[in-house]
Amino acid sequence: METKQSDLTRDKILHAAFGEIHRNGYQATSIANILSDTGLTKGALYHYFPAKHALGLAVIDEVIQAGLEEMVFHPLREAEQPVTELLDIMQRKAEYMNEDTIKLGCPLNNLMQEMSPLDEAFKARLTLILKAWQMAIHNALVTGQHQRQIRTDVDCEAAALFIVSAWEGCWGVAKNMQSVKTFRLCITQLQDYVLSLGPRSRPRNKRTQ
Amino acid sequence: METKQSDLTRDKILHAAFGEIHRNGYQATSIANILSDTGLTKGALYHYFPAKHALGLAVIDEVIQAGLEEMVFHPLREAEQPVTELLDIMQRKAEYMNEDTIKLGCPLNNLMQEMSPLDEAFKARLTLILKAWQMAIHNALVTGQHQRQIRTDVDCEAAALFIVSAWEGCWGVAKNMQSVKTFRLCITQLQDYVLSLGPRSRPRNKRTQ
DNA sequence: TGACACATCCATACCGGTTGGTATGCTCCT
DNA sequence: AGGAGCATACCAACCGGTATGGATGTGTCA
Repeated sequence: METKQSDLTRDKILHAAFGEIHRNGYQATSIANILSDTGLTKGALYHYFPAKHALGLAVIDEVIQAGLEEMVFHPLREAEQPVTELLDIMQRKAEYMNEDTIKLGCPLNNLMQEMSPLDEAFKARLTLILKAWQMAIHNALVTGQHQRQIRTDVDCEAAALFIVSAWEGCWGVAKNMQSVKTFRLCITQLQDYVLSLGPRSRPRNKRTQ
Repeated sequence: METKQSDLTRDKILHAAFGEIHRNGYQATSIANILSDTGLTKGALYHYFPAKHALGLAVIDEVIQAGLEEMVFHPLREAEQPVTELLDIMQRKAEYMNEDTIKLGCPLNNLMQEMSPLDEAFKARLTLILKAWQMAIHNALVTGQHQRQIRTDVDCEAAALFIVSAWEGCWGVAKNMQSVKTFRLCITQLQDYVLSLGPRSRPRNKRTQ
């Protein structure tokens, strides 16, 4: 099988690094903490990763991006009614959010805010994820237009950008307030915004065209 | 006058600290850099601030909060048509934003994302500012309701929360993209959202009543 | 099947540089 | 004379990174 011992060790380091970065940010994450979390030593870490920087990039690629792919990109791509799926994704996130997850915030957003101005390699990878996200929503909205869930005069590209931005903003503000209730209230407003892109801004009547 | 030499030195340290924190974040800001920026030495810094932590809190109180007070809270409070003023504030920010300011992001948001989960004193102060901001917009929207610029069925508290969140989100995403154009596009969407709270969702006709 | 060579995996010890913070003392101004 | 304002020197703790070596597996050939 592929789950050799060596891959297991690498994964342990990778996920411990993700946890530490999620809690403290990349710069404030110390190699020593990652190692004490895993019970490993420097020999192991520097066997799999040439430097802290490479470890950070691997966390982005193999943990953050992979997670988003599974929880957002893939469902959005496969859904028959992607706009409904988009609202559902928000709903699911709002429901399953708890005190701990809200406190640490969105891993992608955390890294963006910290590292984008400081490191080009980080910024490039994070921007790629962000654009993939925007594109996923963009496609969902365009499909929604064909399905008459979204008005044809809506600028889907701009709307997708705004949805991603507001999503991250909601999470960021709720993180600071450390309040799940705030997050849910904020996401509800975002869902209302998406609904306002529908054929009638009042969700009551079904169609105009 | 009040501008004694000692106050000048303190201010120099304070603003240098703000700049370094804005660029690198609080944790990654080194005392040594602040000092080399100002040409001062540790004796000066630790004469005015007992520790790095206290310096960070002073930056929040005396630079960040004061700046927001001047650029947002005060104009919103004094405006005769606060909803129009809110749109104008967004417009002004969008217009005056440049490559450098976009790259570093919103100082308030930066500190929130980094420090809220880590330090209670930071979090408390930042939350206070955030709530003041939300309240300022809340009041603006309620006044807007009286002036028939905002529909009476709008939940002004939730809308204010969402506006603040989306505002920070726009700045955050644009910061990552390092694109002024992205910021402006995003802010335009936010302005549209505010307009959608008006009596007619289509912004074309000026007034309904 | 057994023996040897060699790469993989990881622990230990160590290093120079940087960190925030302190103790001390000089220089002014009051 | 004495305190405010600030410079200098110094410190222990911690940082990311490296060099070394031992254990374990793995492929090769007799």
